[in-house]
Amino acid sequence: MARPTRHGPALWIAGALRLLAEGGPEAVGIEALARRLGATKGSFYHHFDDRPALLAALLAHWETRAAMGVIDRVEAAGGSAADRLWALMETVAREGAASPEPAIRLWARTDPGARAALARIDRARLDYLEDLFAAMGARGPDVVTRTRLAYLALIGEHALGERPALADRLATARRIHALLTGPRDNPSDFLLTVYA
Amino acid sequence: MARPTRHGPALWIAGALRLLAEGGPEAVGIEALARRLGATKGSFYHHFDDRPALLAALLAHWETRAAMGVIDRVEAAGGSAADRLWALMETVAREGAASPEPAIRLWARTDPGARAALARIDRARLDYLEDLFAAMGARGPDVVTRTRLAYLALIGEHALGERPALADRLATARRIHALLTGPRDNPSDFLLTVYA
DNA sequence: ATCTTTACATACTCTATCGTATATAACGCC
DNA sequence: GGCGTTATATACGATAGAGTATGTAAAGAT
Repeated sequence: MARPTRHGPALWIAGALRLLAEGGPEAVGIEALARRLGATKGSFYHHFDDRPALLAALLAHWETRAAMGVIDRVEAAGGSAADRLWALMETVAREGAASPEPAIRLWARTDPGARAALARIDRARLDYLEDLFAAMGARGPDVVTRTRLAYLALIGEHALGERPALADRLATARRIHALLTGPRDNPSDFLLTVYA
Repeated sequence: MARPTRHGPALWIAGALRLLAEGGPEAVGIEALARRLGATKGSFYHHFDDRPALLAALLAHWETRAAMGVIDRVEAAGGSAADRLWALMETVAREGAASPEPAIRLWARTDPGARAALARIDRARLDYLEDLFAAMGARGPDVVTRTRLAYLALIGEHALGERPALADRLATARRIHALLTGPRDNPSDFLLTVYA
């Protein structure tokens, strides 16, 4: 194993992700990051061209591993569509308030690269959720409705700072899951095959 | 009316709110703000002690007017509990992606003052939503469940950047409203008096 | 009308941080 | 065990932005 004093780009990106999650892209400073990692600027500029290069690598890393990886893991775990939705909700509920996603959403308001990456992620996740609800038997506009509600709730979970204890969060999330997968107020046009 | 070249603190706060919404607290710079307002630093330092003073005023303004004002306006408009919930959802859906709230949520991760203000706002809005759902006939843990789901969706709406056209957003929001106020999967313990 | 107060502008200092230049240390290999 | 390559450290400009000092302009009072 490599000695801990030798940093690869991965360590810089991991540290930058934490800074990003806490204070947005402005908080990702080379010197602040070096201080936190116990390294120096010189090391950084050996691995990256400049600060924009770090931010670009950060974004690419988040898009492929952090964001898409969640769907991949849920998909690999298998189970019914309702199970998969629950796995998604549970992952987010457990994640705590350390997600960099709110910072990236804010970043996307001004940075075109971040906006593009985020749009791809949103599209992929919404598509995935639509498939799940369609597999559960939802039809027509109801698919979009439930997909959007579920996704808004997942995003909101990331954004919400103060949160109750994990056990309470999970219990509430479980009931939210039931509500999202349950019948609608006009049950005649939506018969759900939950837990099929 | 005062001449347009004379700025009061209110104008500085309004401009700062826009910068905050776009780029977080780090983006609220005195010089950037002065440039945008067509004023100079000298004017700023006449109205505020320093940058922290501006940020504090900004936070106080958001807490009282922007955040609580929404509930007050909805409450003043009246109507049934379901009507009021819809008024809330419609307000947020119309607001576009210019809300400073995501930036404040991110800010709250590091700044104690922002965290305290946000906690008060969250508490007040959750309490208000609980009252609404209770008035609609929800009972027991279902009140908390629906409240949390509704609030997560409202927060998510703020955070989500790319959004469909207003008409589509409103149509989907209307169906989400129906879903939130509709019966649950076990209707026996929750008979809803929607649109009462 | 002048005088006081309020409001705005300009010029400067100081500090932080990016980026660079350059020096030193560890590692891989033959 | 020397030697190139890779990785880390330090010292230095350059720039941007916070805060200050000080000057000027507009209102209102008497």
